[in-house]
Amino acid sequence: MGLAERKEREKNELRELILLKAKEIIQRDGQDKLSIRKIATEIEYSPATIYLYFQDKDEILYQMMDKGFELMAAQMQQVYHEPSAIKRLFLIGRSYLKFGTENQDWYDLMFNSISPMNHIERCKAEWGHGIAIFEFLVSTCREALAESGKTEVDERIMALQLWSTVHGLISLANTQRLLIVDSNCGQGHDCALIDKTMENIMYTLFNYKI
Amino acid sequence: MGLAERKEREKNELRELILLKAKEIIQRDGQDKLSIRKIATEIEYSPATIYLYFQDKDEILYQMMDKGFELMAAQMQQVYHEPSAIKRLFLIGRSYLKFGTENQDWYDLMFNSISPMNHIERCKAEWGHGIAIFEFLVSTCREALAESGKTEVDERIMALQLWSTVHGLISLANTQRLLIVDSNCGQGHDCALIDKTMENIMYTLFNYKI
DNA sequence: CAAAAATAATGAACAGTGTTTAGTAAATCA
DNA sequence: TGATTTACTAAACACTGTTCATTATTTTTG
Repeated sequence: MGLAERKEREKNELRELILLKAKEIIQRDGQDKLSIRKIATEIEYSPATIYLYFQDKDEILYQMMDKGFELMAAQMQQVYHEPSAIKRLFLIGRSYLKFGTENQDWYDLMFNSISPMNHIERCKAEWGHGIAIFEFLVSTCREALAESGKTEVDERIMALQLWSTVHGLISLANTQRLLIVDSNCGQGHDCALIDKTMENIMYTLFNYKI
Repeated sequence: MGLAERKEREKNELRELILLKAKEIIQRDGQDKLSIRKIATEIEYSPATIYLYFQDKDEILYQMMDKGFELMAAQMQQVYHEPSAIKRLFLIGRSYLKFGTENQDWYDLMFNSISPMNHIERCKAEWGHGIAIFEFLVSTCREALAESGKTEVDERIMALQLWSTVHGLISLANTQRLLIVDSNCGQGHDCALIDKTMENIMYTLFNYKI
């Protein structure tokens, strides 16, 4: 019978509608303005209804984190083709920085907030997309270290060092802390200081000049 | 007349009492549990009274940020004596990491939250302690670069790169993101992964082996 | 000393937040 | 049609930051 299926479909549709509206609110008003009640009002349901589709706000934030990874993946696909691993690392870094500073709300959800992580821990789920990206970074590092002849460095540690540096840069930039280094490094227009630092990373770690 | 002075002193005392209680709550319950109403209840005043001494919560958080810098300064003083600039950089980094992971609430206030920064912007004040620490890092970098013969690297960019890396490490560790690299890297007991990465930073940037 | 002015503190409200529960309306099943 | 399941919601709970009219206290002045 197709009835149960239709019911199932309708249930999924409302679930999707909630997530879609959540995404819209984040993009329009920012992550901190996202509230259960706001979603409810805008989709013209009561706040309590949302709790029939999600166990709490953390679960919605977790789903939003996933949407963020989708957005990032779409923006980063173009850099994977570069044949040189060192150049590829540079392009990945630059692309990551661009995404992180231009999509602060999504970046926060993906790499700073604890709320979505609460849901992961509660459901014994994994941080799937995050793990995949890191493992990709590790294998690119292995290649890049081979390219530059640095065989004594652990690629996992190297990958973490690189990740930390670009993540740290994004974090400091997004929280206005870079203003003390360079007062021109505000939001909006891209910051020369960040580009310079990215170049310096590649030079100090792989002797690679842009 | 000593009367106005006594009044002034009493006013400062209540102001200090509020800040002291705020500090106590952060240390006891964490930064996110700090609320105006909680402070008010615990010092046995009404919430409205607090607004006679601070314009809003952001100002209190700004003052708490300052307390955090005091705590950090006390913990870091011992490393300044090291004669070798490169070793000093290593000790600073390790000490910074230790403070950041062991005092997550204070670290968040100092280097992650935007709320205290709102107060700075509103009052056209400066992020005094932060600037001082960064400038100290810059001059130590200048020395360290001279020590290792790397004259072609800009010390300000180098300082920012170092800061970003350790800040990024702390940030990723404190938000559970390091668990994907090493599942043993939870809170509490210190994490070998972080130590290894700190060693790798010193090796890749200054050829310094611990 | 008593009245007036200044200071200090507050109760109550406003506008929000996440979340739970008891109860209602509608759709499906027997 | 009546019973049962499903879908939904109103209202409440316990919070949050913040404002403002009002009260109580203290100080100054006539």
